[in-house]
Amino acid sequence: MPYFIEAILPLALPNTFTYAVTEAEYGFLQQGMRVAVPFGKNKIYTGLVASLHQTPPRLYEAKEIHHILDEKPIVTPIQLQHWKWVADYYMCTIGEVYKSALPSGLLLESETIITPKKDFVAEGADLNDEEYLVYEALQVQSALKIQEVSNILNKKTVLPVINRLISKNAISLQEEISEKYKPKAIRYIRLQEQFLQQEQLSQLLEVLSRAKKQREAVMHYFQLQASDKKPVAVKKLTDAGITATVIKSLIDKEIFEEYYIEEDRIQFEGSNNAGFSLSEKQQLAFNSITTSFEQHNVTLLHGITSSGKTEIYIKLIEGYIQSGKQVLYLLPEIALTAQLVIRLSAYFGNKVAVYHSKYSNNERVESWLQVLEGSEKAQVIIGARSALFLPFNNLGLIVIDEEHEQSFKQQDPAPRYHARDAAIVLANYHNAKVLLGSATPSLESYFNVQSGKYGYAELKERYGNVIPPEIILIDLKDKYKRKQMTGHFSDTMTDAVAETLALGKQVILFQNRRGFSPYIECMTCGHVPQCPQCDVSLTYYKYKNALRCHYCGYHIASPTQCHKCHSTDISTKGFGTEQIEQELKVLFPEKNSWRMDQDTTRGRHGYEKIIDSFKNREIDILVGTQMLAKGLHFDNVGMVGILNADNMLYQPDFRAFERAYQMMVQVAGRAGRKNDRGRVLVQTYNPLHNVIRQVTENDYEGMFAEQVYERHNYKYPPYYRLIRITLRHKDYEKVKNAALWLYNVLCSQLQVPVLGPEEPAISRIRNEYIRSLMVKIPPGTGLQPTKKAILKVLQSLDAVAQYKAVKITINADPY
DNA sequence: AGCACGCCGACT
DNA sequence: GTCGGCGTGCTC
Repeated sequence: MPYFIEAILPLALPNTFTYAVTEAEYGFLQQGMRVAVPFGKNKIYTGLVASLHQTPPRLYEAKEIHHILDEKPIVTPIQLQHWKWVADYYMCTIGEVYKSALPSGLLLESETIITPKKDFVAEGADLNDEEYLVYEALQVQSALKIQEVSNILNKKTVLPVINRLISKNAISLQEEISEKYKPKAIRYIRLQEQFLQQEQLSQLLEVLSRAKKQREAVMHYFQLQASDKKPVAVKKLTDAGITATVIKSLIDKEIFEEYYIEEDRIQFEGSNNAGFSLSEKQQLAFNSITTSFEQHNVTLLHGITSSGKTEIYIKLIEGYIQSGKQVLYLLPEIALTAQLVIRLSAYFGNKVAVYHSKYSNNERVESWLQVLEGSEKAQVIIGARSALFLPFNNLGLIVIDEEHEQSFKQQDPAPRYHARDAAIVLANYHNAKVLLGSATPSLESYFNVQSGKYGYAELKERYGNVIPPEIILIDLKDKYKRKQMTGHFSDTMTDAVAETLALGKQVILFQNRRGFSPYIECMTCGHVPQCPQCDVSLTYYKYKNALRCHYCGYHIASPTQCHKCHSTDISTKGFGTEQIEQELKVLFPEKNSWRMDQDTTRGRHGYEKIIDSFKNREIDILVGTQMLAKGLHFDNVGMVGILNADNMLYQPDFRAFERAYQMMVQVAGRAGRKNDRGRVLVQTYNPLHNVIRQVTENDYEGMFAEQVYERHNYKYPPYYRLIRITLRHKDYEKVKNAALWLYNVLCSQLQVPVLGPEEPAISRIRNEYIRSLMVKIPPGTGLQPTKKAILKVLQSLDAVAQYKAVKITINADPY
């Protein structure tokens, strides 16, 4: 009787793959274990066992698995079910979900290793120069990777050389798959057993009387052991000034012996319970959440900025972990985890674990395994969207903070999932509750509240008498007419900044565009430098004196004269954070201003450094992009300035107004503190615009009503569901035709509206032309059947020879 | 997706 | 004459 498994491979292929296993393996293997399997000509992948069966494939011979990587499953049945849902809903393969769900430390890929054959002699084998170089390198290193061979020969195509060496019997190839995860081990020492008795010990000290250093080391060891009553780590001795050589010779003399204990890489120290109690309003909100959970699985907490939502989350989480449940806390931005970990571990001690993509491989594997075991140390998980894929087995609650943030939706590699929506599905599988929190809920969530699908709780009062900020509108048209502008600052704005600083408070300025200016223009011929690979103008960076493309990274030195007409009269157009920072240096030369955007927050701690120095008041004025709007708390900010509200309002996106509202309210929320009313200054050409008015009046309901009305009229979410199909190819005509073909077929096959084919605002990126189509699914129309039909149409597109090279991406619920 | 295979233009 | 460009087909 043959035995088989179905394995999921981390690839964008629609099917699972069948592999043959032995009877013993069949008995041992379970769903959710990893297996190393050969795939294609000479590659080994980490497959995941999806099922076991005994039906031989009919059209091909199943390969045998290479070996088994786990002793017990590392992926739970619920996860597999959830992955399946993600793959179906977001229209990608389960392999893609698997690939992004598993930490890369658990997802190994093979590497081809070249080793020399022992009995080969170079003499008389007539190797050419390249072959000899490889042979020689192998005498020194005894194993090479393909990449290394390529470096040695200084060219890309090395396979012919390798093949010739194989045929000459000089080398052989192996596929190596190495476990990347290594538990961190701490080195300890202890006295060999025979010295544990008193007399031997005195003897020992006698023996060492002439080796002063070694004697000292042994004495010190005793001290440590007596005081700590714990195993003695080698590091403790070296810290005390005992050298590694001394320890080594003691080990060599068999006086000490060394041993290792695995240690957790991540440890949060925390005094358990820095007890606090909720304010009256917070308690009310807390109560309405718990009541709401009796009827609804999902509840939205609509709490204005600085109303103390986090305290409510903490109280809620406490209840769940007391009953032994796991809690997942999702944040929109990795950079926010640091602040939150401090707050939560002060309360829950080392029950808090973190998980996000900036964590090292090993750290992520560790958290994964802890969650899988249901370890005490990972009862509360804080993470960005990928933490959703951890192997929970007893999940009780998911908190999604800043629920409206668009970064919860994964944009680029598939699966293009929305963490909020996927979390709600996951919670259902676990019978867990979901709490969404935001000061400016997404229209989707608030809509679900109104229709009774979600529960609702609100917190409409700032914590501890913080008065909501005063919002002042500045009419730019008027200011320019009256010549009251200095650069991009109106006199009102400059005065307010000066006043705030004079009071010893800090200022935040918001400009949603990085760089110095979005483009430069020749004042003689009107030429605007463009990216040669993308259909965008190049952003000017004054500091680096460069022009840069935000889409492909292309950059050139900033021209001194126009490339077209050689005029030297070049002017910058528009403005970004860098320019504002420059202007500040002139306006407030003795104040310390700093800039926070993607360009200054590179690196693992770039962001935290800026935040910390702002908190420590080393920075007086912080200029930043939308990064500033994401749930940061500062307690000395006297005013917030929005330099140009208009560029947010006029984006070609049906969500532009909602976003502009959210962004402005969020940024405004950074102003003010206890007993001190903050000020928010908004510069705009449209002071009468509805969204601006809604921001000043803090009228979420008004914004919601107006936007929802528009969405209804123009057939957009939350009424209609959207699926965007994007086509890319370097041949302009080819994409254009393929998009038209696709449009026609979709229209004839689907009974729903299809928009397009549309040339997006940026119609070419990295030399690929882009077209997009939008399928709109009306309320009440089945999602699954429509998606199935779309996939079928795309398959038939793939069957058209001239179009199959066109790259296609599908984005369900684009955000 | 990756990767091998296969066919065609630009140079050591 | 090879190197490396890309189009094509396949992966249990």
